[in-house]
Amino acid sequence: MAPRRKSTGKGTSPLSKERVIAAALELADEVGAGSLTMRKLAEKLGVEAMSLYYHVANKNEILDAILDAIFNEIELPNPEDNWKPAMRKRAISAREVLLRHKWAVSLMDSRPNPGMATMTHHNAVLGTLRTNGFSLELAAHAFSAIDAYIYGFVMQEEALPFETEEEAKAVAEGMMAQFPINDFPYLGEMIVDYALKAGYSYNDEFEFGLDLILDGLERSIS
Amino acid sequence: MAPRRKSTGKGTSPLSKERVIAAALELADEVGAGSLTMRKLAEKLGVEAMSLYYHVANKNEILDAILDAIFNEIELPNPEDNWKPAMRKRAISAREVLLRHKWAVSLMDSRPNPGMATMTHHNAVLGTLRTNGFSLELAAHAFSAIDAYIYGFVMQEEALPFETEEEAKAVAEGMMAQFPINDFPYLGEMIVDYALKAGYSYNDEFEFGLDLILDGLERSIS
DNA sequence: ACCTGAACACCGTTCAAGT
DNA sequence: ACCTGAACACCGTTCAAGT
Repeated sequence: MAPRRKSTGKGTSPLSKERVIAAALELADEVGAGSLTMRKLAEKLGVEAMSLYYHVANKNEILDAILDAIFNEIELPNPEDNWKPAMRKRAISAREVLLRHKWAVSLMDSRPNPGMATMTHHNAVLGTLRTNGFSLELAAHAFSAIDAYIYGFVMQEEALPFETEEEAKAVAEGMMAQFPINDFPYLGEMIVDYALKAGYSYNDEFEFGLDLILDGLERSIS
Repeated sequence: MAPRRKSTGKGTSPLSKERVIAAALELADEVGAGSLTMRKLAEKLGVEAMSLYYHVANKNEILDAILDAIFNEIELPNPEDNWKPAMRKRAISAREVLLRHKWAVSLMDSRPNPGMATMTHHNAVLGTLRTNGFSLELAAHAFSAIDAYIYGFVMQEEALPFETEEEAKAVAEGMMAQFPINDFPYLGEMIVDYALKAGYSYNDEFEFGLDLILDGLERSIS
């Protein structure tokens, strides 16, 4: 008889689209996008899987929504910022966000439905370039080049199957054991003499390529 | 009594790992990696799904193999080539290959098990850089930057939900209808005044960013 | 040696039914 | 208005069994 009906276990009472999406984002962080299932998501919310369909159309809507939500975490530039440091800061922030949500990159290349946050992000980036004197054409080139680099870099970074130095060593040895090392001398020296050495840093690697692009753009506009 | 036992419908007689992989690659091209299932693959081979497990350990082995196979299609540079045109040619070839096999990029960020073809490719690219005077460190930077750019660019290109100009127009209108256009003025002008205009070319866009990186690298070594 | 039927533990989704 | 049970058409994989 009271409005607060049978509390469904854990969460605050009735479900809503917002709560479904928020839980989906958490679940993706925990288990990855590939293992995000409607049944697991429902369980996390103390509900049966079919209940979700009352609040969202289908799983695709959920995936679109959590991908869009990621863009809210990226530090946006202001149009009046100096473009170069602004682009640099935003690129670094974007990489951090993508590394924090390892499932995001893989969703990106399959979901062509940008949401509010995605469009706000793109608009802010383009705005900063335009108010800094970039032509429409050059702004397109810049946006395309920088973002391709960010997503591609994180993709490669995540595909590497190790995070610590010991893991790296083990993997490299496994790889080298599988094939005669002499067949791949250049790859071998790169792994043994460079990547495995102390001091190798993904951050430095990322910023080197980023600055290559930003410096190139700077030359293009002057 | 004859060695040629009951022909299994279509294919040449007994199955083999090679035939399974080849069929998987064809199937992926037809239906995408997401829809590549053991059952469909078996059907294509005129066999039951369980038979596949006699020849491969599991589906992951198949995915690793077809991804590796892609690298055989990329035009490799020779170590004695001049690095800049060689890197340019190879990057353009890699993009073509990835566009030909649209499922490849999505596999890349989830399969950290390089095969023979992948390692041969990496070795050739690194070799060309090293014999052209790149230090180990700079070769790593160059390889990382160029390949991040290639994969990221293709990823973005594939995520765009249109191939023809009419499709582009329809999608853009749908996007703009969903949200008040005035909220995203810079994004709006980019789509309406630039991307939708005749003459916009992904090829040009790709090569602009690629040359930005290659020119930057050239300056780095001198 | 090579293939398969039956089975298991999963999926996303629909729909009629419950409160 | 909101949730669910039962069901459908799928998955990948195992294992004992067939030839």
